[in-house]
Amino acid sequence: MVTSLRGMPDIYPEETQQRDQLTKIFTNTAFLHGFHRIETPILESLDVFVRSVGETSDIVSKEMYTLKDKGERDLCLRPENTAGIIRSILNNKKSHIENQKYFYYGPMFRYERPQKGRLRQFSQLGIEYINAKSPTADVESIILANDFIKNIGITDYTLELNTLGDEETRKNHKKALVEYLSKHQQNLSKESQDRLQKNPLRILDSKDEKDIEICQSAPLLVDFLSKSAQDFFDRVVNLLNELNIYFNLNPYLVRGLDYYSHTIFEFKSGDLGSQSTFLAGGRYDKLSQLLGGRVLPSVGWAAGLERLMLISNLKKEDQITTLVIPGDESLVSPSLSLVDKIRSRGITSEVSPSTSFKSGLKYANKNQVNFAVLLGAKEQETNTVTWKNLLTGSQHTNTLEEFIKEIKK
RNA sequence: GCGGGUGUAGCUCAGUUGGUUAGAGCGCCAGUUUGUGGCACUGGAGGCCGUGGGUUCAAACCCCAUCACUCGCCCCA
Repeated sequence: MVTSLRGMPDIYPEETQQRDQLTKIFTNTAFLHGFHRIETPILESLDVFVRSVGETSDIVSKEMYTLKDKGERDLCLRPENTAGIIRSILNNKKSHIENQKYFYYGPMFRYERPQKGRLRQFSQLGIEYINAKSPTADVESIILANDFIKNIGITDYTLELNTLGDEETRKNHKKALVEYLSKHQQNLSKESQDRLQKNPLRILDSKDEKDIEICQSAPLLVDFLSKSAQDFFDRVVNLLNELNIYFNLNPYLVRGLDYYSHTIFEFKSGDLGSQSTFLAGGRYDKLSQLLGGRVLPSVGWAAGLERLMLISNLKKEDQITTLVIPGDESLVSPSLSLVDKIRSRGITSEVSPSTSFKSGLKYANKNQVNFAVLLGAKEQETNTVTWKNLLTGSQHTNTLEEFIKEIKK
């Protein structure tokens, strides 16, 4: 038998309903904050991510779905959306516009071993606040995240916050860090010894016990913050405090994508196993330059839809549904007209697949229809409908208008 | 990429030290007289025991491989 690919599940209505509800709430929340939806291609040039996310990052070095097209161009399925959106802003000559607010949702791809809350094709939803240099933008992004999280019924979570500073900050810190870690090189884990060359900052985020111990007394980036980077972060922290948004300062927090600078944050939940982060983001002032554009200070975040599904608490949306059951073949056509009339009132209506009240009612019951409409010869003659409330079992015969009035109660 | 666990009916799972026609519950289909669902009762359909190889007189059961799912590691949303 032909099967689906690993980590690429088929999604049926039991889940699509909840997914749609989540994206609907996300859309509404983002609209309330003045954000508008952007859509960029799923397939991009490999370069978009190699240059932005970083060649040494795990995402690019081992998790990309790459392919060649018929013109031998190197392409890949997008592992995230931020780089694609900035690429788009540059291509479409929109870099001069300040304070652009976008949101998106859609499929992303990473070639990883699937596990709880992690798939190869997964959905992310996120926002980008582009060409926004004020620290207020960082705070607004976090507020939007917070609102969204609350709106989907997640109550048990923490927000971790850190700053990566500006380039000057990181240059100085990196120097001190490499100096310090080199002294302990032989005690570092194998991975971290590798990282020492490629991306020493990541060692601070290691889960290896020895690494953690060594990092305890490693020079912290916070101590190297330039005046302007410090001021910027102070403004973010103060605003969050003034707004009573609770967060933990975590000086060890780093991100897996190379393009971040200044503010970074992660929302975490304890209910996701090892994949505790369900929403994460930060500021990425230099990303557009990596893609060959002008400076475009921006901030944004992304959340994993599947992870949100595991921890969200959505109320079921109830809506009225009706099923019209023709009593015999000759009543199929009148039934089709009847459902059309009911639908035109904005009420979901189906025609029973069979022309017997018995099997029609069974179908209605199975598909959780609220009201069955029995259209028999009698009703047809008297221009009425017999309708049954399937929850209570009560049954009445009325005109169509009376029926609709009744069920809308 | 690395490690652990699990693959038997649509679903959840039994299946004895290897031994005849592989079971249950739920679900599905049909029936239990009137133009009527849910509940109950009765009956029925449905399995290459994940796939391929091997050991054996004999394999769902033992061995090897492979695939899938799952939980961790790494990493990430």
